[in-house]
Amino acid sequence: MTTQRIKHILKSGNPGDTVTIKGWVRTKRDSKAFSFLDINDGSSMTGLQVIADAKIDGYSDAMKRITTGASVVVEGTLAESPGKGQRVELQASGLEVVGESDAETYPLQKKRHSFEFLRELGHLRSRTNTLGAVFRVRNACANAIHEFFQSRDFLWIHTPILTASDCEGAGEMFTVTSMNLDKLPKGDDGKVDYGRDFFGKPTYLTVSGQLEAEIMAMAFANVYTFGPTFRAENSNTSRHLAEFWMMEPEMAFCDLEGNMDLAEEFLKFVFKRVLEDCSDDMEFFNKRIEKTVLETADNIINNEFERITYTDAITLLEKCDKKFEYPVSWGLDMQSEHERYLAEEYFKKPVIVTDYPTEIKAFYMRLNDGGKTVAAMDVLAPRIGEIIGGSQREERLNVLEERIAAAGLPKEDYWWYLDLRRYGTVPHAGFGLGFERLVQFMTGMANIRDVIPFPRTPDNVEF
RNA sequence: UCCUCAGUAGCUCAGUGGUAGAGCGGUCGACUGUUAAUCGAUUGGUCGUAGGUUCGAAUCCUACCUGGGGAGCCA
Repeated sequence: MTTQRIKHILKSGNPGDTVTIKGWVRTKRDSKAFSFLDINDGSSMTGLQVIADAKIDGYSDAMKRITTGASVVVEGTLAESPGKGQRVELQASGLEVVGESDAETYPLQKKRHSFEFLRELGHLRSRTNTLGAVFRVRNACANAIHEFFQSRDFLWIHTPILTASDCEGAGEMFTVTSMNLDKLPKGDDGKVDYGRDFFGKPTYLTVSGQLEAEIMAMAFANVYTFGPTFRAENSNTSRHLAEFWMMEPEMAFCDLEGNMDLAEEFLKFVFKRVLEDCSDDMEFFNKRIEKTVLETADNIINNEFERITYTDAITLLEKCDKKFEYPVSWGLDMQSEHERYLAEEYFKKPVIVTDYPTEIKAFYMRLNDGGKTVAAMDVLAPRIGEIIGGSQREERLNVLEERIAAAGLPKEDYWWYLDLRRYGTVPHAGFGLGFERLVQFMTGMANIRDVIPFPRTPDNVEF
């Protein structure tokens, strides 16, 4: 007899089947002649109801030791359940308490806890309904990402976590060093001598794998990165983490149009796959967390994304009746209120805004004819705003050199990036997506700290 | 980092100058094919920390700490 996961029992177990389950007790309800146990093994939202008859061996001893949170192994026979709420239940023939859980100190109750409280219980909160559902969806989401790209012959490439280049100037970086901070080697000028550090130069945790992804795309055509990323910004919001996961596809022989097509296909695929893989969890989110979750998913899957240029979007915003807190004017970056208006109220579906003013975008984005705009794209989604940001990259050597100079960046740091334009350059494009924000978007979870198992934020590295 | 709100029992909260409360949880008991079970009893507090005002502070003032929401930065 092998152990079975509860989700399979719930789906396809038949009365009469002999099964063994291993999991944790969510609740226990005693009756005179028997007890009801709700056992969850993390494989599904719903647990399996166990009926432990008082006549089974060691019943009274086991019942004394079984409390909420205890770990148990139960063997028995499945039976049709006369009660409401489940198709089958497990009539136990054997009950083993593996680990007790002191009811007086175990902090999780059957009742709903606040997410703030659960964050203090990073080691226990995954045993709750909501966080359990979150991490199953997160897993399904990661799996769908790989499935999407692998089926299209994209190579998953592993870009470095340690880097010496502040590649995009994309925010504050964490310094990595093996030097003794109490005895830093100093040069004649009194400054820290990084020449004596591990790598011989200042080194940081990566803020993006994009530039390295471009290198790999110039060999494999289609690649994607999916890994951890770090930002040392002192950001205290429900949308920021110091350590988060980012996914970035990069495609050679691809322009902005192809980039937009891929982004749209990608989101549709991932939403669809997660709805299939985690239907119970998604229904739970829709019912208990955010009542528009399924509607949003449906909206993503079944609508063609609207495509509009930045210039047209600004004209539209200027003409509309809506009063905005921040000004709308060509040349200014759009605020999240503007983005949300476009996606939520005006178009009522995802919107891809393209061709932003050159001044407000990064140096590597391809300069459009006339030079006023670059081939950038942001995918704006209802309820969350920007979910994807990307661009066609500048593949022309002379133009890129000018852009680097205009940005005030040291050309010599980008020698290899420029080499890609010297040797077999091709039009290419890609985008980036914050993985936790995608999970947030899907589940309706309000705070990003609740969609990653162990969130790292300013002043918080517990667990 | 800035603005703003909050911190009282294990949890969620009420109490706004005069004897520290409720619901839930825990414990004990009753009842029950239960499923947020129900009913009764009971347990449980350095009112975030440190100062100050006052005859008297959970309550008013100051500073700090922690958390939430918003903004900026961004993914």
